[in-house]
Amino acid sequence: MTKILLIEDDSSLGATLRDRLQKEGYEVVWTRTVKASKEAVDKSEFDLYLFDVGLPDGDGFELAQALPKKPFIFLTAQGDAESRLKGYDLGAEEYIPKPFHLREVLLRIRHVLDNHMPVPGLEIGEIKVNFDSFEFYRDGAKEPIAVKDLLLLKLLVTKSPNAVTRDEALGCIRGDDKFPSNRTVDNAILRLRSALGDAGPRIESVRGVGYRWRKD
Amino acid sequence: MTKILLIEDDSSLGATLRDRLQKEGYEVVWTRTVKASKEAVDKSEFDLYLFDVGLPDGDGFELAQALPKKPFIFLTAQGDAESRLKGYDLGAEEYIPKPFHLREVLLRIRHVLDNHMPVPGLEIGEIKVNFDSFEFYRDGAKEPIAVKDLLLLKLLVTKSPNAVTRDEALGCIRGDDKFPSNRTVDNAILRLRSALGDAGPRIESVRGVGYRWRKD
DNA sequence: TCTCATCTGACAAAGCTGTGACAAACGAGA
DNA sequence: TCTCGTTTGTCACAGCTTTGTCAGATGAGA
Repeated sequence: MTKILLIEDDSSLGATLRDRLQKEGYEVVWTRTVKASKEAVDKSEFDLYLFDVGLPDGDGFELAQALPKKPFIFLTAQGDAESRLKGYDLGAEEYIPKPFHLREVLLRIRHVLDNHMPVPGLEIGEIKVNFDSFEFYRDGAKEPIAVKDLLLLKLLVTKSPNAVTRDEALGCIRGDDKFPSNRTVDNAILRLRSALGDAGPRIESVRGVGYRWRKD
Repeated sequence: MTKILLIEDDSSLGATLRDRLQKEGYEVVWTRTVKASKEAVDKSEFDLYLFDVGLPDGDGFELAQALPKKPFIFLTAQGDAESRLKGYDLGAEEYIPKPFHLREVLLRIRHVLDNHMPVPGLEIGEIKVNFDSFEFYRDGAKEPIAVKDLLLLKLLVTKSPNAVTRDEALGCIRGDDKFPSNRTVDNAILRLRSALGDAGPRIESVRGVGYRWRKD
């Protein structure tokens, strides 16, 4: 489930946002201080941060840099051009000045998530892949797989529907410094296809270019 | 080149934006009215619209719905929550309230383009081509095609309405170092025409010169 | 030394491209 | 309009390049 860290010190606004977000199906953790937010990110990983800039024990701009890199949205009373620019400079995806409609926030969140959702893992028929834990399951049974092969699979899936060139694939598997033979990539693809079983043909070769993951 | 349609009736602001955008390497067409904007999109295709909401002969919200669907950014003095929401509802990618820094606009433009450009494909009537995934669709059905043939199609379309000489075509398909027979180009054209089906005749031969893509 | 992952080379299979032959279309001159 | 030389359309197929597959070599750690 998509997990949002909501950082807002105003009780009324915070509660409203939290409730609404939960109603939309997001998992929400609500913190009110810089300190609490840092603790929260230690405990679990989030997909998106929703920030108030002005916090009792520090400001959101600094906090944004301290947290693990995830897309974040600023939510703030300081709607002037300088603040917005500062927010975007820090990498904010959106900067929503108060007052705002809840609906606007939801739209923006969906927009950001659409563009930034990390690859949460694959689930194709009897195959399950977790790119974070590097585990590969078929019919519920864990199968051994090389980490590098998994990285290649991840690259293919994230780039999909675009093709991944052989060079990219090679760079993903090896460091960019080595130049092993062409068979190296083929072998990785071969192992992946075989590991994927029925879903193997989803890795399509693009002659003269590389490979492409076909979604269904 | 990335093409931006700038719609802004304020002369001073419009000129500033246009100059700055051009300096950044974008191709800019600047219009001041709803009418002129509609004419502009008839003449050529844009990658992004940059809108003032308040225009002398209509409002940007309506115009946004009338233009061919492309990502667009609203640029407006009406920075209140209702207007923003309306803008986003219409599908605006960004809503930048005045006053703003030029740099902020540039950042947002780049942001939007980064997220929306990854399909630098062609869409010509019933034909769809994606040059990142190297896929070719006719009437929604995927058809196999050689990458080199795709490159030639791209060349033809981008050069249109100008003709592409046989030599250019050859250089596009092969490396410039080889000099195969004339039939090579013919074959590529043949395959393309056949792949294009009904749209095949859009590749016109220009006797003694080469070929030309005819837009409709 | 053993183990494991990775790389390499050999060969097979698949797919693309160039070639030549011939037909059709075109354009210039007669 | 007709003729003829040239250019382009079309086709089949041979040859070549790329990719699939595999087995054995290599090399770094345990």
